[in-house]
Amino acid sequence: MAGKQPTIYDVAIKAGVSAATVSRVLNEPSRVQAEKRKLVLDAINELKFVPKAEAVAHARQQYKKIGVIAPFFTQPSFMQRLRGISSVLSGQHYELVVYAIESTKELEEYIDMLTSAKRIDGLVVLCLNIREESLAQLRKADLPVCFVESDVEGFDSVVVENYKGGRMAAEFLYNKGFRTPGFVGEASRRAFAIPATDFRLKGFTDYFAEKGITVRSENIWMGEFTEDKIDEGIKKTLLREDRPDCVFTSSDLIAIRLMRIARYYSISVSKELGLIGFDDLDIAEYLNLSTICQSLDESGRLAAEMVLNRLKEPSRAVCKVIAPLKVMNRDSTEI
Amino acid sequence: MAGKQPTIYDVAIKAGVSAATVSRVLNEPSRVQAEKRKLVLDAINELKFVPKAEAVAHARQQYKKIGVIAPFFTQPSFMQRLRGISSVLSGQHYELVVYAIESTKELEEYIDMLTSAKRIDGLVVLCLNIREESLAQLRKADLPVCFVESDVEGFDSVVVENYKGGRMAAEFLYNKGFRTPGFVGEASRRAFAIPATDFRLKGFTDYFAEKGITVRSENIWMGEFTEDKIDEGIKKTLLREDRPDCVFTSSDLIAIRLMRIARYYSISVSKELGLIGFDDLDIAEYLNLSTICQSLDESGRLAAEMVLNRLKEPSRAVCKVIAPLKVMNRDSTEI
DNA sequence: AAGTATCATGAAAGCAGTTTCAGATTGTTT
DNA sequence: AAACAATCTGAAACTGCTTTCATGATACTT
Repeated sequence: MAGKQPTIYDVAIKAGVSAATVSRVLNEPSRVQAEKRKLVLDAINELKFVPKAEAVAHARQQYKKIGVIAPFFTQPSFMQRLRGISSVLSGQHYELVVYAIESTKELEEYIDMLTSAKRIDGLVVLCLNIREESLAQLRKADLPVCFVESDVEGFDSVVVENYKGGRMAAEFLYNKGFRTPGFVGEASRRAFAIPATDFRLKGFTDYFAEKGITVRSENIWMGEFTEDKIDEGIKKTLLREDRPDCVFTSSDLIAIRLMRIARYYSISVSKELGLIGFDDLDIAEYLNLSTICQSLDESGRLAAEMVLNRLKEPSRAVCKVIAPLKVMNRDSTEI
Repeated sequence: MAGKQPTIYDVAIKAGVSAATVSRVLNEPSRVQAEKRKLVLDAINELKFVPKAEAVAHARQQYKKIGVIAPFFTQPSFMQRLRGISSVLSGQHYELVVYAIESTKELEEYIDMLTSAKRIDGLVVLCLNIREESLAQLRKADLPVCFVESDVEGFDSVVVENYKGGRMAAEFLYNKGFRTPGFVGEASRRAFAIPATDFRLKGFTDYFAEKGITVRSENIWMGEFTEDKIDEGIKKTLLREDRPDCVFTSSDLIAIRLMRIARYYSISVSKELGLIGFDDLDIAEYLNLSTICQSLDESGRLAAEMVLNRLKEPSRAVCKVIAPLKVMNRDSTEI
């Protein structure tokens, strides 16, 4: 007996009742007579018995775990969303399991595993583009899933209106008086990631087009998201006689790099060059960077809540929540 | 049969063998005759059978899960460590379960849960101060644990030499010619978190003391980590006639806030004020902030590896790894 | 050819709980 | 007092896979 952890049977024997009764005391105390209940409780205390979570999960077929599957998180924006998710789950005593994926192959392996080898109660998919084949697996699996950033037919989702975000940035710059817009963004380098950048750019150019302004192609740069490439793109955009008078970047991270390069070349952001980013990372505020806030924490929170809700009520209507977008007006766009 | 997922028994029946044989085909194929093996494999394919992970875990008493317990991650530095941990685990097909804790009570509840209700194979503890009582539970639980930032007797750990880091910052500033040092740091607001700041400050003042320089108390500010309080501290330090000629901050995040405030008051960081942070967050490079790099990714990776190693070889000697510290020399300290 | 070692395999016993079902007890109604 | 309902409780089945053990069938010695 020494060393071994006590089981529900040990408790049952000690209390002189059946295992079923012990289980009831643990889960539905009211269904057990007060005297027996006390007997059981005493035995539990004496043996220091604690039910093994895995066994409970196995028997109940319920795991109290929510998975989050996301591109390998180099980007702070994922982390900020994760934080939102975590805050909801820990309140509800759910575990948060993180699957960081780095390739399409990995993505599909994970989906395969998660749908067949039942491990989790629900899933949040962050910013991933999933092929129809894998989607079919998810549909069949009757696993509550919530997509963030992608809007997939038949699934709950938290939608980020990237197109609209692009328009908002354009409108904001236009109203501030800027008339020669530029854009720097990361090309969605991976097939499995959502091409948010493209949508943002489209919204941006469309708005200006409506105002009769063409975003000239030499003022648009999209490239791989590596430090070198991005810096190159930024320089190509800034270091010209006829450079734009304002720039919209597809993420705050790029905007920050731009700020740094601009400073190096003594181009004053705000005085000589308007700058607006996208995300509203924590640091954007520190840096006084205007940006489109996409409520990262909030969107994570929403996604987690939607998964939990569907768990409680599986047949509820599919539900799309639109993450609020907001222009954060800071110094980087003050002329 | 429709809808229901196939079990190992369905496969066994279809292949005309016992469940044990199916299990062997899955785990030790060589122990099953080629013909039967083929039969089983065919049945598996036809039924699209995949073993349920939870059931396997239950039977094997092995979960392929590593837990990470950390203070609620508002700080990017936790995220960066998490990334390191994740990269190791996903390579080894371990799941990463995140427990974000927000109070001492929660911390102790989690430890209670993790040690009694077996759920994970190993645990990484990030930057947490655990009371002796809970430590005793961990010791008894024969659960591989690795501490990061705290160095606990009898456990593996990745040690961050906060004192030395403080000295390094001091030495670096001294060698650059700064002679009136200041310090801004966050007071370790929570009992359950490691008072890293205090150690860094101690190292910092000690070094200068050895050089005959006293870090004057009005140039040292430590306070709660809220935007307001930190900003107040920064302003108290900077906006004086006799302000320091350089500042060491206990984290990059504070350094970034300081940069912003300095800019607002037209104090040129680097020309008029040397600045060095601590952490080397991704953004430190973007911002050209000198800092003490504590290899966040790397320390996460190390911790994960240590847990995995101990899992393989439980009786190996307790092992302390010192996370490398490195001065990152960037513009913020160039005069 | 007898004796022994090796191998493949299935039955059954784990893992540690929950849940169903039916019987026993108690309480309430007529 | 009989009939019926409600409440407790335990036995047994269930979750789905692994692993031990015993057995029968080969292969290898001597």
